[in-house]
Amino acid sequence: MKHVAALAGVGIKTVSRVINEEPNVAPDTAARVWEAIRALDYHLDMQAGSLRRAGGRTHTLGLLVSSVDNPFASTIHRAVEDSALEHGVAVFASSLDDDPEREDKAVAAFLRRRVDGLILTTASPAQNYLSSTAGRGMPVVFVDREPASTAVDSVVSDNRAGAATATAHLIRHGHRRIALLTDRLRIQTAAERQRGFFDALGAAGIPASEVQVVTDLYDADGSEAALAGLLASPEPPTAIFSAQNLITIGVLRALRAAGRERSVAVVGFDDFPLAGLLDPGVTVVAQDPYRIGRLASERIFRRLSGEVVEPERVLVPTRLIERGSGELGPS
Amino acid sequence: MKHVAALAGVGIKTVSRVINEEPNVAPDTAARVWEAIRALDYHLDMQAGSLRRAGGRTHTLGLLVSSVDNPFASTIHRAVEDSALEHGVAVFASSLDDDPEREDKAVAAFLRRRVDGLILTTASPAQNYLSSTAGRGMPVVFVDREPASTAVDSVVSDNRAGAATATAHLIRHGHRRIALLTDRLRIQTAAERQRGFFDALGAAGIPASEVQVVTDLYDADGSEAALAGLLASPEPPTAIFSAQNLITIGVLRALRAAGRERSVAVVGFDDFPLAGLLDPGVTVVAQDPYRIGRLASERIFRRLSGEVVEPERVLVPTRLIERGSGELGPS
DNA sequence: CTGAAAGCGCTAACAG
DNA sequence: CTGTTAGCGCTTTCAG
Repeated sequence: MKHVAALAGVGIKTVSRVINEEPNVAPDTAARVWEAIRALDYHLDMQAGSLRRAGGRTHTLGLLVSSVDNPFASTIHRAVEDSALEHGVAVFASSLDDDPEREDKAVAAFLRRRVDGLILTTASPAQNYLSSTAGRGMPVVFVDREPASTAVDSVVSDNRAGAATATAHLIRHGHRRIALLTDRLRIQTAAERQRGFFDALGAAGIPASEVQVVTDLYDADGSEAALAGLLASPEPPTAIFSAQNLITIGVLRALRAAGRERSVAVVGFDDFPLAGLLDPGVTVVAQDPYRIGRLASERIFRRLSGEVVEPERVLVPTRLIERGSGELGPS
Repeated sequence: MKHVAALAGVGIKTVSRVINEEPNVAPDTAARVWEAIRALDYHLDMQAGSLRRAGGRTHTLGLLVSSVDNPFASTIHRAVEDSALEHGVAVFASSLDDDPEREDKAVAAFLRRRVDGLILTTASPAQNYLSSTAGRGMPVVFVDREPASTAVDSVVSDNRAGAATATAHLIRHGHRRIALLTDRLRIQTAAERQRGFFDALGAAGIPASEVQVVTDLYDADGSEAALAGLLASPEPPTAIFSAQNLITIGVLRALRAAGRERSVAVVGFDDFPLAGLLDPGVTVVAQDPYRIGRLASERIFRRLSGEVVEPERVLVPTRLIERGSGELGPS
């Protein structure tokens, strides 16, 4: 910048004014400065700037998700990026693999880089870093999962209602012997979905003794093996509610292997690509990850703009998509 | 940091030494400093540090891909992140939507943030920013697509050989009336795949007049419509080589709609989730995006560590996965 | 409209 | 083993 000022024959502050498009610069002075900038191929150093800038803003956001290559997470990522771009903000992304230790480390790494805000899918039972961030006035919004603490912003799918919808749909098609296949219940979304499952059973007067629940599933292989076991039992379920993406895939594989894909009904939580191309098409309760990401970053930017708002829990509705597998009756 | 030094009763430089784990600090001094750090919930400001640090390293990397929510790109992203984590480096990601203007802007945004290196899927015919980055000594590695300029690092799939393998596979199963469905040929990967297609035809002595080529396809809808047209023609193809992900999906939809999924062979370029669950399973030439991301970031870090290496073009092999659709004979 | 001076939080270089 | 000084590139403040 010094060099640009020298070449343009102006003071360093004038260069600063020009490049930041501040007012009070004569048009021809500005032109001379732009020319020098181009001639020297100069690029502003925002890092140095944020050192002195009021509020120390770095125009940077941190996004923490289960994994950047998970479709649900990467759609959130895209939404956050789109929103950030409108504000001239760049996005750091980090994968947590549902590991609380990794979460702490990743948050610390972002704190050291002085991000302006944090959007995150927490994996921890407790968010110790909240004191550091809150103390610094850094806005934090939780997505997909809610933290233990209550006075924070969060944007999550309506897991409980969605699961109830899925289960009620199966009941409406005549099923009673329904199996729930789900993740580790310490994960908040899994617990909510289980609650929704039982909500719908209760509303229909189906006793818990008639259904089967398998928990602690987290990948397709485990889920496939679990369902294979159920199918081989004396009283196999006539319908499955699979409470997560990968679990649904395992379910489909197990049904296919047993030749039962047209005789056992399936509704999955969370949509996935090609669900409609399978035979039968897979009925799902779809989430809206783009909307979740959008709402989360809009909230961050609202806080950054100085607006004082009460912490809020935003529930994003889910949508049942009927494709065939959920409309099969009990055999 | 000043405050930490005061609280611990040491000089500011000692705090710097402790937090950066530099040698030559007495154990009990270090302990006192750590305690103060914890008490004040202090987090180092890396931005300020990089201002003075030798080489001005920010421990930050920029990743530019078509879109962060594209599965191929997000697998690369994950690989880069894993590699970066080992080096204590954070990753900025940005989506380009194959828009050259957006590419320029995104690179400029990363330059302003002084990233240590850039990994990118270029969409531009020319990379004007290369002079800025190279001049600054910033390492750049291209992935998936190669730039116009030659003296740069790149890591790409062996598109030509992969396409030839796919085509030869169809020929081996008795097909001659094969259709190529592909993207805009100005995209370098599409052009390479078309070359591979003709390589295999040439090797088998099949004249170009026997095959059909449809280009400028970029989404599933367009591809579905295009194939519907071909199937309705007097001499429909007996086999399809679909040169890209979304195009393959359109192909599958068109075949399904026409009830031809068991009579027309298909090989797709690029694997996708659930390809094995469809009926018939979809034979593909799979790429290895994780490996591409790994190799690219390892090259960045090798350059950052000061190693001087010749710019190199790394070709990552593809792999044919037979699942059924590619093994159907001509009817 | 323009510029000079101070200082953001840190690390390099050097002195003790 | 420890502390002092200077200065990274910028923005703020204030004086012309």
